[in-house]
Amino acid sequence: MDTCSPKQVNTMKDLTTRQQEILTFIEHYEWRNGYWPSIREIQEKFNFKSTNAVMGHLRALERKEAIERIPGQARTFRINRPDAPEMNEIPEDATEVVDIPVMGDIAAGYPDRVEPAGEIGRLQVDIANAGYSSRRRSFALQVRGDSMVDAEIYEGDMVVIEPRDPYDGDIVAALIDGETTLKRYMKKSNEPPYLKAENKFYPELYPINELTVQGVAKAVVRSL
Amino acid sequence: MDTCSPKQVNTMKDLTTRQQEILTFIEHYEWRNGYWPSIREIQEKFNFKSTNAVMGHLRALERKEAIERIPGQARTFRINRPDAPEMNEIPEDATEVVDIPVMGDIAAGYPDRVEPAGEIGRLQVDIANAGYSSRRRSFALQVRGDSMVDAEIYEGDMVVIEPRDPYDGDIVAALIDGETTLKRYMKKSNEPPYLKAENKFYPELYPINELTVQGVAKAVVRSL
DNA sequence: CTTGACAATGGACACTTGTTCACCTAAACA
DNA sequence: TGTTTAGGTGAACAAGTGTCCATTGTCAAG
Repeated sequence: MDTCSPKQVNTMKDLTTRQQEILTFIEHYEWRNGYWPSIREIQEKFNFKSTNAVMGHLRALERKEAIERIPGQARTFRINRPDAPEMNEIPEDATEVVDIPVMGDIAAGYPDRVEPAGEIGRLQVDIANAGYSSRRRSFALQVRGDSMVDAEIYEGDMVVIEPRDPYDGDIVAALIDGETTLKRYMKKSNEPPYLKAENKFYPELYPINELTVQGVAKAVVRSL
Repeated sequence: MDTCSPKQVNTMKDLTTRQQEILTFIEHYEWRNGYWPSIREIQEKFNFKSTNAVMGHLRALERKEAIERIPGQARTFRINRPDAPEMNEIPEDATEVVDIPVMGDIAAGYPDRVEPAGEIGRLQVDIANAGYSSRRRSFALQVRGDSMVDAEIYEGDMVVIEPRDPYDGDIVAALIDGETTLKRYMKKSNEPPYLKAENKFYPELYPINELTVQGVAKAVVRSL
């Protein structure tokens, strides 16, 4: 049929819209459920009357090297991302990992009964290695502004927030004037608390009229 | 039997060593393969002569709330990590999350055929939000030294490393003198590559005798 | 000694699931 | 006009897989 080319060039050939839909569904299904869908679940999702409709698409996706499968085995997909090399070996003992939602520009409230729209992703951080300890309800915020550069927190960083009462010196996400900001929380005994920016060009200490601390920053995640 | 306590306290009751073994195998299997094992694969791993040996352990793990399962469905496990808050809502356009081992002070090689002892934890990073793209085989390193402070990477930070060839300007984990260091990779056309520390007090550019780049830094994670 | 939790064997059953064969439609193409 | 490709239907089969039953043995607690 086709002459034997020395090596496959296109790692991911163009997909049709239908194939892309299927692929996306598979990925999201795995994301939501933690395991892969079965052929018939895909069929049901797309209202196919025959499992073979799915089979055809899966074969196409395989041919185009978008996915890999183990023949005959249930729910065993592998998504071929452009730079995903095949796995080799095994980690041994794992520590615990927490799973937290990544919020966008939230201005009010915890991600308690937050609308799904508020969440723009998820972040999972190793507890031991990120010094992360809270059990629940934590979330992450993307940093805007440069008011914390002296604490080595920069614009675009993601900060893991643990909802709890702050202690003196904690970096907190606080609600001021309807907006969430990241500042250091200062509270000396017998004095009212205030917030402090970690930037020498923001020398002013914020006096507080109405201070709502949303939580304490526990870790920073930055893309490179 | 037992009086109705108002609410379950222990989210994860103590596991027997055998149960822990099974649980660990399931987790590692998923990490290696991207999907969950079947009952019979677990059976085979532990040389059980009967699938029911596995069933007993799975029931125990479920009773102790270490795992969840969808009855009757193949390869659908859910691991209940202690601090994982119960998933409330499903993110819609969820981005993908990668699960990577956290290596300690590795001095040689990828986590390719690495000894299990090399791993000191796990780190899971959202791809889109951490700019992380490779699905597996990546790992994380804890930063020692201050040679990258001008790139805002500090001692104790964890750096996510993606094994691949570097481009000019990438921050890389490189193997020099049997030790892994974090430096910026510089490669002008028609010139040999060299490494550069991002610290003005380390002004020297490292000339390279034998340079092995282990991978490219994709993200930074720091505890607070 | 008895009880109960833990661990494992052996065999059987039924649903899930991947797979295949035959056949159809519509659009693109030469 | 015939051919190819993407997309889909319908039915059936076999293997993969979860589940259940009856039984055995060990060991610590009561």
